Amino acid sequence: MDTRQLQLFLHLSTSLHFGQTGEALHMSASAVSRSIKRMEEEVGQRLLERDNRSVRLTEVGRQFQTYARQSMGQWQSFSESIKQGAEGLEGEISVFCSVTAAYSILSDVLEPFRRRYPDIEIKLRTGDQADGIAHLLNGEDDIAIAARPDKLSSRLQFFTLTHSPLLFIYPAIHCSVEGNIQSHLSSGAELPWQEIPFIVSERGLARTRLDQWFRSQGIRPDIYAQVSGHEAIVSMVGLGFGVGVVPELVLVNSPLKDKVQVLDVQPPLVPFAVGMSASAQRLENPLVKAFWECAKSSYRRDF
Amino acid sequence: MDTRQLQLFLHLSTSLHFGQTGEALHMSASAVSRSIKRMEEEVGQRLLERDNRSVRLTEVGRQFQTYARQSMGQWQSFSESIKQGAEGLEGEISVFCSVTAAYSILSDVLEPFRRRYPDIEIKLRTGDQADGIAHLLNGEDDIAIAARPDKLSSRLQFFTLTHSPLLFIYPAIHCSVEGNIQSHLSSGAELPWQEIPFIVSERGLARTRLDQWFRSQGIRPDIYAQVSGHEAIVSMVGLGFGVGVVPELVLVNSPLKDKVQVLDVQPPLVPFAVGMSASAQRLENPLVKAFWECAKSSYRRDF
DNA sequence: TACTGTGTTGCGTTATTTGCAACGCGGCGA
DNA sequence: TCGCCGCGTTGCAAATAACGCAACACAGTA
Repeated sequence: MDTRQLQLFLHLSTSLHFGQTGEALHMSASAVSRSIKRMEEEVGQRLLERDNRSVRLTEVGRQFQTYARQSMGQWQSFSESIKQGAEGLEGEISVFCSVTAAYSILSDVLEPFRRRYPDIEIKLRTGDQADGIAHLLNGEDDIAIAARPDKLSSRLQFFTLTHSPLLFIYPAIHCSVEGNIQSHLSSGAELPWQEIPFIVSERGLARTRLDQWFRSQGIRPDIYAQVSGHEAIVSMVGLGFGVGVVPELVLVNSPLKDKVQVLDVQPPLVPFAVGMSASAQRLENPLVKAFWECAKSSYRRDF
Repeated sequence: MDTRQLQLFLHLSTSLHFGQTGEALHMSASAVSRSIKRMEEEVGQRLLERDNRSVRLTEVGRQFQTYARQSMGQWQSFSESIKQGAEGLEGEISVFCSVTAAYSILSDVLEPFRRRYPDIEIKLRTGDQADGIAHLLNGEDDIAIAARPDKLSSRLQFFTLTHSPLLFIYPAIHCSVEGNIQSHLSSGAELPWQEIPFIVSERGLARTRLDQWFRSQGIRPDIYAQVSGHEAIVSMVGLGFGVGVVPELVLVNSPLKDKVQVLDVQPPLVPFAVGMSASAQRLENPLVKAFWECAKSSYRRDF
């Protein structure tokens, strides 16, 4: 019976929805299901009465909820109490990430971190995801949220937080690009890759992967524009300028996601492993280390 | 931070000895070491100051000890509280095991079980370990602590609790058997197996294994006596009657362990997998199921 | 009747945990 | 002073446990 499981139960006991709880805790509904099952085995009684249409707490479940709240409360107050002990860490650390990461990933990490180390200031710098690793090596930032490079510098540590497939996207609005693609799709014909204008990353892993893909498919692409930052790609594609490639993470967090659609392309590009990275040297700094560990424990990676 | 880890920490914070704590919780010292390390990572501070000669709590460790006691207390009182809820299980289950198992294994299982289900009576029946499986199939007992047979009846469930090597033992006192063996050992000569009187199990897995071993080595043993119950073998060997084979578990729990010594024999016999077994049918009984689950969670198997 | 939404389950994969053995280090007796 | 012993830690291989995916079962809905 560990804190993570209690947290999961507490969330589920409120949401009463396996899928939602799973999403909130970055795991699949099946994992939630099994987790509850394990807890029920350990308790020896059913905590939630459930069928396909509804989930509700049993009486024991309600008691368990009380226990779980107490237990989590004690854990938190213990965490609080040792905070100001010995080393009441304070200072500043610098975190670099893309705008998308700041919205989707970092927010989950930051909340527990702030609760735990309220005196550590975080300097959050956003920019093109492709620059994250370089910033670490330059020493400009302490920690970066970035995609794991194919070969990682030995001076860097990396911890995967999630995976995100690289998706081809094309405009959803009516325009020449969209018309061209749709007509080929509906007739089942091969897409005329050479005629399609591409919006691609200026540099970075997405660009490398895409170039490799073009080569392996024997395609010489018509590069319409090179931009920095995946978010910009979604914008341009949404406006009908061409076809682009972005990580799914960027797409689902984009306000423009309804303006574009995903193109099913075979073979798919190899997915991004998105995580945090820091130089081994900087990790010796207790502040950086604290952030690192906190993120590790609060953000459960998926697979 | 789960209950098992807290329990481990609480034990260690009292014993201040990794090896002892490991033994008490059925794990190796290295596992204890890593477990503490993980907790320290999660807490973010050192809990125990330790070097090769001493282990002592840090200040944070003391606070953590308080937290751990509280937390475990809450868990226990929650367990108490739901006990009398819904199904205050009561009734009787019948457990069969050898005397050795009753001392060494069952005692660890029984204590938490009694705390949790005080109204379930346990009828404990001891006898030759070799009979355990048969008792289950006869329906004489609900659960048996026994060695896992080479082929397990499909009607039975088995859960391994620990492993125990099968050891050759010979008398430690001066006697003809001991003299014979020592003289060969000191001269480095092969042992004269045919001349050595053997005390063997009347039946059961130990007997089967030993017979196979004799065959594979091309030895026709001089069987001095066939006895039932491994404990009796230790007695007879200790008195100087001959050489016997017993699981290590029996040896270390025997009050006569100083009267015998282990003979290094190659190749060794394949170890016993000691665990609990029950018929699938009986496991549907909530009482039996409760015992089964309780034992599973309270007794951490080693490897 | 087909379809959608929801929790569960079989299966293969991945991550985590463990034991063993080797190591480093400090005390103790010869 | 040297070798030995006890104790905690670490590298490595192996086993366990947890996970995601996809398929499924079931009930409400269009």
